[in-house]
Amino acid sequence: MRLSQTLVPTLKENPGEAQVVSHKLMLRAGMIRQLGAGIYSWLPLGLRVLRKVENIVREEMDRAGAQEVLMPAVQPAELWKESGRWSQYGAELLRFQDRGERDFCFGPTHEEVITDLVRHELRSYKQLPANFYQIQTKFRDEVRPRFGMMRGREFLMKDAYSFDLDQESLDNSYQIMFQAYQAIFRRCGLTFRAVEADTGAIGGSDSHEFHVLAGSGEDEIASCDHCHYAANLEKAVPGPLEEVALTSSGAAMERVETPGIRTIEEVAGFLKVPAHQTVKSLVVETSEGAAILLLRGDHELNEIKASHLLEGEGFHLPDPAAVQKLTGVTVGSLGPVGATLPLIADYALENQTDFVCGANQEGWHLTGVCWGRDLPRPRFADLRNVRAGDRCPRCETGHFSLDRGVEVGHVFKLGDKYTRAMKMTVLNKEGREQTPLMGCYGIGVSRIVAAAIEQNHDDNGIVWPVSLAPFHVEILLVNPKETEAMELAESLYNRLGQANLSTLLDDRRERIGVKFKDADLIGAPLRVVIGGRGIKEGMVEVQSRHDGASQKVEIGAVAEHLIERLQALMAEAVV
RNA sequence: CGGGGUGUAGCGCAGUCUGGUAGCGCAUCGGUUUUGGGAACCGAGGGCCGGAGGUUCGAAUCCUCUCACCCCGACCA
Repeated sequence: MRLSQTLVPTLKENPGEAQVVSHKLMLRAGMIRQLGAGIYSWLPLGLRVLRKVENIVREEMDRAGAQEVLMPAVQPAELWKESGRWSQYGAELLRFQDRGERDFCFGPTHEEVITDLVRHELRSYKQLPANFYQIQTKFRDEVRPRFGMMRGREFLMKDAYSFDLDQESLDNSYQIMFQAYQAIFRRCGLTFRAVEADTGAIGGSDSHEFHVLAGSGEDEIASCDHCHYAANLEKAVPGPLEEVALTSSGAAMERVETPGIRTIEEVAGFLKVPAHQTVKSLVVETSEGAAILLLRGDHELNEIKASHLLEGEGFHLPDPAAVQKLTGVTVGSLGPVGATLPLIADYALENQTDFVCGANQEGWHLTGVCWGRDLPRPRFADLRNVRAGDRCPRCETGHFSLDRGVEVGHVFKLGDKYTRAMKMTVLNKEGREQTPLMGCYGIGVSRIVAAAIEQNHDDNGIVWPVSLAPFHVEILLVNPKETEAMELAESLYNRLGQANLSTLLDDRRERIGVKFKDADLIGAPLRVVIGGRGIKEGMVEVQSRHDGASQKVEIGAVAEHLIERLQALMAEAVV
């Protein structure tokens, strides 16, 4: 491709609206342009990368035995009413009507459509297992789109749906997808981690998320430094505490005056006890009522875990005024002793003794509190977020480290949620109708482009992994007016094309400095500089975007040299 | 949805407090000289100052309403 004939509007300055590296660089390299909040156009350069990702995904899905289809983006409301999600799915579902005032939505996901398709077309167990996928534009009316392609409203997604006769077969389909996903992200040159995830409202037994590690990621993931256990913070379970259980001093519970003391830090500081010897009491509420959750002072509540424990919908932490109304005490002095609401305590408090907590009276706390003596032992449960350094629950040897990640893939076992709701059955060996089990598997194709940049850039621009690079090689013509150099560039360009290397020829009438800067932004792995001094010596210069190293190569040998270098880079990437 | 911020040339911004016919840098177009890391000089074009209404002799500037975008939070198959 010739840069002089291609729209690659690079920017010198960072656009004001961009916060994260990938967004800035995608705009600056002329890959995308924003149309509205969370809505973008892909320009030629960006589209080439998007297609690269798409093709890797397609190849691996095909290899894994999935069949590609393409379903409608616009879906009738009837299907969503049938599954029950028309009312469940909130404002994130973009709804509209056609001229006949019939309700439709722009598909944020396609469980209903695929289930509808398959219930008409699959009749026999002999047709299972089956797995269908598509690469489709989705729309989710996110409450807050942000970070460019990382969290857009319109985005490109690969979604796949498997259908199996029984659990064992579903487990197998899931496993196949899990492995295909690993192959996909590996081929994209990404550093990623597969983590156990919360299944969310959709339910089901198993779920894994695939995260690309990056500081700008929106999710926090905990991974064991010893075994393979890794989980989204939402779900990560702490192993047994390593701190020695406190042995009771035998001292009696005591009421102490703590004027104006509210937070755990203030309590610990005022009473000169470590934060882990305090207990914090948090009031939570659902449609079924309120409860008090107890956590060690230095631990943090995991709201997702807590919401799973409580009956009812609409889990939330009431504001301080509401808490006072529910308990009669101000937030800072709340405590479990004599509390009227049901108590649930975190496992970390099971062996706790002599702790400090609120006295349920403004300005007073209790010290030396012990379970069984000063108040009945409450129900214990896992309520907290794990922390870096906590012991792993699986191997009980390793410890957690926490990383931020960008979720680029998610695999679920759905079970019969949709097949049952939408009455999909096939005849089994006995000739009876049986409801198949579903799995669903998503990959954020456009998000991968952003995630790859988050992981592969430097101060000057993008440093593409070979497999995703829009071009393998960029040829920089120092001066297009030099006919000898121009001819040389042309013949090299053609030669590389024949060898199936994609090449960008910067034949613009720009100064070489401009070309260097743009080449850095665009980030092709290899770069050839033709013209100026070298050409008189019969040499051109080959540079690596990755480490900036450059070397002179004889003109006659450049093509072979580049081809070899590229092959080496690709081989390296496969490892 | 709550809180905060910003809308002025293609991009990045100043001007708004204190009302008086709109400016800087980059980019664009023409010319000259340059030519290995975002060139220099000369000249030119480009704005209903997000939109509507109001106050005023006069509004980018003050008031009211509205729209869009960005950030924090809540939310998130």
